[in-house]
Formats: sequence, structure tokens, C-alpha cells
Amino acid sequence: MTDRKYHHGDLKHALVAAGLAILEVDGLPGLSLRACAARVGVSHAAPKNHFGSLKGLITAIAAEGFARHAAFMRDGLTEGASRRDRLRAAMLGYTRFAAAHPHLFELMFSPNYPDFSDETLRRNAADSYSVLRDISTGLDWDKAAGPDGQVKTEMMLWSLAHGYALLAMSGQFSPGGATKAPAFPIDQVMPEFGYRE
Amino acid sequence: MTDRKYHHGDLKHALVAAGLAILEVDGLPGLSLRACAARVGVSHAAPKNHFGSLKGLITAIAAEGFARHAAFMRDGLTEGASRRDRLRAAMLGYTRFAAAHPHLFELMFSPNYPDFSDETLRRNAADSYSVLRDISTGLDWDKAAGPDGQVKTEMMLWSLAHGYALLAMSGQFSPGGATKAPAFPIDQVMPEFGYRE
DNA sequence: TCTCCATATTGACGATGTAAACTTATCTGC
DNA sequence: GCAGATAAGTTTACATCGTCAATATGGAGA
Repeated sequence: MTDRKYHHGDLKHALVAAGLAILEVDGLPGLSLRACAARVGVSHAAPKNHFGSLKGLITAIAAEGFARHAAFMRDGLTEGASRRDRLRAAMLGYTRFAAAHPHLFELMFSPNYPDFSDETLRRNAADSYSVLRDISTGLDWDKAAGPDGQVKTEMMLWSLAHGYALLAMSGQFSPGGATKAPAFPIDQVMPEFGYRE
Repeated sequence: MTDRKYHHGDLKHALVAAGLAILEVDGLPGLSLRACAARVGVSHAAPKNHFGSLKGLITAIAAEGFARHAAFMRDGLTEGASRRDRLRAAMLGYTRFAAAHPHLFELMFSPNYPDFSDETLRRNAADSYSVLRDISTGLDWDKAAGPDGQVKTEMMLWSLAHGYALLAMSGQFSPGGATKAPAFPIDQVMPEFGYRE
């Protein structure tokens, strides 16, 4: 059992971890199959056996990203808090995740990179979406009338969080420079709702 | 004066036009310096003289994209209509542009590709933003109190439009498939405002 | 122990962005 | 009108990337 085995043992997870680490440091342009393989200490063609192509690896990374995204949002939700506070906490979690991991966030929602028909990716993305969905049930606002009010409320909250996250990320809310934080966090840019407890 | 001149004459604009055309057909992955050069009928290194690098060409394409984006939004704004209608028209214009030119829209807001410190890009983006800004002045809603109410209103509207556009574009609002249109257009997912005419 | 097969390696190919050296046409000053 | 300067395009070359085919390795089951 040498330090450098021919069979890695858990190359699949190791490559995803390497990809996540590369994203944090070099961003999307630095993410390549060869770079991930090199970081794990494996030949450049090894990833092909586990993920068919670059798209496959990126899809796996995106799936892991959605899992972390959901966990990030759930982190601020203490069960006892009011509905109002929990909704705000989830929205803040959404945007804070994007600010903390901008490149991963961009990869997750980039129409080109991941394969959105992948089963685990769909499941993790749906789970992440369900955090906002669960909290937004029964919110009262002017568009929430009729059988589609729930869907419309979800669409609005998700759009708001997603748009804010991306625009803040690309520096559009801070004309002085992309590194500066936006003037107001998202909970100061949300409409008020009536909360049926 | 042959048909095939050594000096193209207007290569800079021709390359941007070629890039836009390639985007419509092949999307972002098909956009490359060499592909644009080939489409114009010029050697693969010719673009280097006008744009320093791929980032330079992409920045020019994004700037043109913002100009078209602003025009798209302004198209629905008839001067006589009510403020309420104009706001809705601008929001619909925002999302419809993204639906009509998804790859260009993605390029415009991708944090990696364009150089957001470029002067014309900043100017065109600011002009595009000003369409929403102008319409949203003086809207009454619960967060619009105080000296920052105007900024918060702009941030909310922009975030809402942008998030909706991106999520709809990547098929997140239509679980059946990315090609299907979302169930509700954005004007049915917006909060109501008080309008000070 | 022997065989099968998933796993990893090596080498190669075409495509891409970029750089440097070179060529061609247009412009400028006389 | 002409000669040098300069802008605009070409050619060649190189490193890197994703992908493929052929090969090597070692563990699992008989």
C-alpha cells in the first residue's frame, strides 16, 4: 500500500473537490479537466472514466453546489423565529451564498455548462428551490389571489433573490467597483407581505 | 479595387456583427476569435489589431448588446401611456430581450467574459439601466420611505427583471423542459405600486 | 491461482488564444 | 510625385485544452 496507488479509490469525489477548490482560487476560466486531474495527482485522461466529459464533471460540481446552497439557506432558519424572519433569513442566505462563492454560483446557473437533465442535479436544485417554496406558502400580497397565487409568489421571491445575487456579484449595484458591497442587503429591498401564521 | 481587398475597411464592426450572428446560431461555446475571423473572411490573427484579445471582442459585443437591450425596452414605451403601463412595458421588454437573445444576454451579464471597466460598455449599460430608473422614480411602496427609497425601488425592479429573465431562460420556471415558456409573464409576478403621476 | 474488467496511463489529434516576425496598403510630409 | 512612417492583415509557431484510441495495471470473483 504505497502513498501513490495506481487506483485512487475515490477519484470521483476527489475530482469534484479539486474542481471546487480551483473555482475558489482561479474562477471559472481556471477550471479544466486537466487542472482537476493534476491537482489530484492523476493523469489528464483519468476523469474520462468517471465523468464522460467536461460537462459531466461540471454537472457533478454544480450538483454539489446546489446541495451547499440549500444548506447555506437553511442555516439561518431557526425553527422558532417568525415567518417574516425566516423568509428574510432565506433570502439573505441565497444572496450571501452567491457573494461567498461567486464562481460556483455562476457555474450552477450558467445555461451552457451543466447538464440540467442530470438526475442528481435536478434533485439538488429542486431541494434548494424548496427552501424558498416552503417559506413562501401562504404569504399575502396583491398578486396572491386565485389558485396560482402561490406559484406567482414563489416566482417573484426566487427572481428577486437570484437577480439581486447576480447583479450584486457582477458589481452592478456598486458603481465604484465590483469589490464593493451593495448599499442595501436584500431584506431592505423586499416588499412587505402579510403573514398568515 | 478587387472584391477581396487586403484592407477590409471596417473590420472592427464586421467582427462584432459576425460575433452577434454566431451567438444567435451556435451560442456562447461557438463564439471564438477564429470563428469570427473566418466568418468575415480574414485571417485568424486579424482581430488582434482591433481588439487586444478575446475579452476585447466580447466586451465590444456586450456593449452592442446593451445598446440593443435599451432599445428593446424603450420600444414598448409609448409616451402617452400611464406610468403603470410604461413600467410594465419596460419590465416585459427586459425579459423579452433575454428570451429573444439568450446567448447575447448571458454574455452581457457573465462576470468572466466582458471587461466591465471598459468605457463604452459602462456607458451603454448605464443607459440601459436608466430606462428602468427613469420609470421607477416616484413609485410608492412600503420600502420607498426616506432618502434611499428611490435606490431601493430601482434595485428591486432591476433584480426582479434580471432574475426572472435568467431563471426563465435556463428553464427553471418550466419543469417540463427549458424550451417551454414560463406560466406567467413578469407583469403578473410584480408587486403593485402607488403611482404619483 | 487464473481470468475478467473497472480503473488509470500514454500518446496523439484538432481547435483555440496569443505572440512574434513579416507583408501590404494607406497616410503624411516634403 | 515620392519616400518613409504607420496602420492593417498574414503567416508561422507554441502552449493549453477536450477528446479519443490503444495500452497497462491491479483488484474481485471463479
